[in-house]
Amino acid sequence: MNKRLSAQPTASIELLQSHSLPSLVQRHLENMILAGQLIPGSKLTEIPLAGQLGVSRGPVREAFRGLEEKGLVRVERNRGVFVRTITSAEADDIYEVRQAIEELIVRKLAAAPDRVMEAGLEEVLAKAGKFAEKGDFARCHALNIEFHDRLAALTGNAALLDHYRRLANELSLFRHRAHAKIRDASSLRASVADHRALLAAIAAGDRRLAVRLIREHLEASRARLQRLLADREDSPG
Amino acid sequence: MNKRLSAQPTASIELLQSHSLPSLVQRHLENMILAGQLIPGSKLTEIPLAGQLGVSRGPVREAFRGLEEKGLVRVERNRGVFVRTITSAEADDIYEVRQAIEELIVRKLAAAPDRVMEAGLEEVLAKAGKFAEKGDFARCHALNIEFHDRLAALTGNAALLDHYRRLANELSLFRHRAHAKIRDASSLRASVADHRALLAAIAAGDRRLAVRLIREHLEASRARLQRLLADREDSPG
DNA sequence: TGTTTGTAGATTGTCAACAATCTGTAACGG
DNA sequence: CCGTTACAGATTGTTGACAATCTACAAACA
Repeated sequence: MNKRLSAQPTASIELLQSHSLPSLVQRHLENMILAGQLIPGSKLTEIPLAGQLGVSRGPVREAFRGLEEKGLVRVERNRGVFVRTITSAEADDIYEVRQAIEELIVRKLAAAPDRVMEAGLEEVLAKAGKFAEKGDFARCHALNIEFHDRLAALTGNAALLDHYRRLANELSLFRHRAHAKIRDASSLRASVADHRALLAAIAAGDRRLAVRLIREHLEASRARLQRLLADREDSPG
Repeated sequence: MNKRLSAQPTASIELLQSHSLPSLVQRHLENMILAGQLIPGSKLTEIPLAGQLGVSRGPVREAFRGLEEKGLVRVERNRGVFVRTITSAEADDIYEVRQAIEELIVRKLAAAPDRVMEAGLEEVLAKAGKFAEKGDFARCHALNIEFHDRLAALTGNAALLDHYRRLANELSLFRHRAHAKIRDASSLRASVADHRALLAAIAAGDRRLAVRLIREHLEASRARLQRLLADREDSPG
């Protein structure tokens, strides 16, 4: 009963009434994985995990099942579950699908720019730009991810948002490998600039341009990441 | 210990060594749902289900978690799990995403038609055509679905296949509502014809045409399904 | 010395029992 | 007569215990 899921004991009661224990555990692990606090390939053992979270093994196992279906962990029978590792080839595959999805997102938004303008995305980009100037890698990166997520959400298509998020999560899993040591601030500024141009194109309702921009943005992002990773593997010091 | 997962007791042992009980239960339920034997909206109660399958409630609960993440069931805390019902609006959303995915599939295949030619897809279409003539709705429909699935698999992109299957499954969930009573044989023949034309375009490496064909095919399929469902709701006799 | 076998500990897979919650029904009061 | 409350049965949520499996280390043998 030492470390529980929530810091405030009173709030956790309310949470327990709406969300089941397994879903809380799942969200917790998901956050840990996506934040890079659980590195790909590392093993998740039930008993210590259950102890840490103050629950029994049942909910933990159920959370594992959900995470497996989300592609965040890999379950090996009688051996355990491991944070999923994504190879460069897999990342390329995922990027390819994501490109198709994001093109759809951008096409939809450019067709109805009104909502996008009211969503306060300029603010997100402005903050991201500030953090980039300050060299605050983590916060800027988080805002860049939020920008894409907000775009997906603005389409109003739940299935689209769902699939986008899964792809984005898997890629963030891959990204941790590259970012573990190297944090390229210039690439972040490039991303913010790309986002600005993209948002302008959407706001102008220029579908053609917006699609071209998102395509180039993702391709550049993909290439940058792959190169970064290749460099790391060459000199793993 | 009456009804177990497999008919052959010897084979089930081997299966149990590679696949865990939860994954077997999950696959079983998934098949039941996709086959339409479990109607959307119907409740899945743990105890009878566990009894039927000869397992305890634990594995069943774990299977539920996986199915929920796959979008096949909906879990309501302290109330139970239900086969997911998909509204017309949701189906439209899913179709929109699927269209983007299938366009990517077709684009990739048209860029490398060699593999597609060797996959024996003509055979699938030929069989589907025969069943359509005979009025064997179920078998023809299954082959039409297999055709799309094989196309997705032929891209060699696992992520792409994954996302395609999820979309296809959710739509098949929706389709059951429409097909429950009405089985339009003519639409099946139309689908087979569409598939033939699409395959020819891919084999010829005509990317433009292939993309146009798949787009029209899906749009026609979507409109047909929605109309069918609207008719049913008007005259629910 | 290198390989194999055996064993102890740890970990996962499964189960059955207990606690909490919900649903439907019947009694009660306005 | 209608709405509210109390209760019983059923169902879900959670847990701890037992069985099966794996892993790592050590002893025996070639």
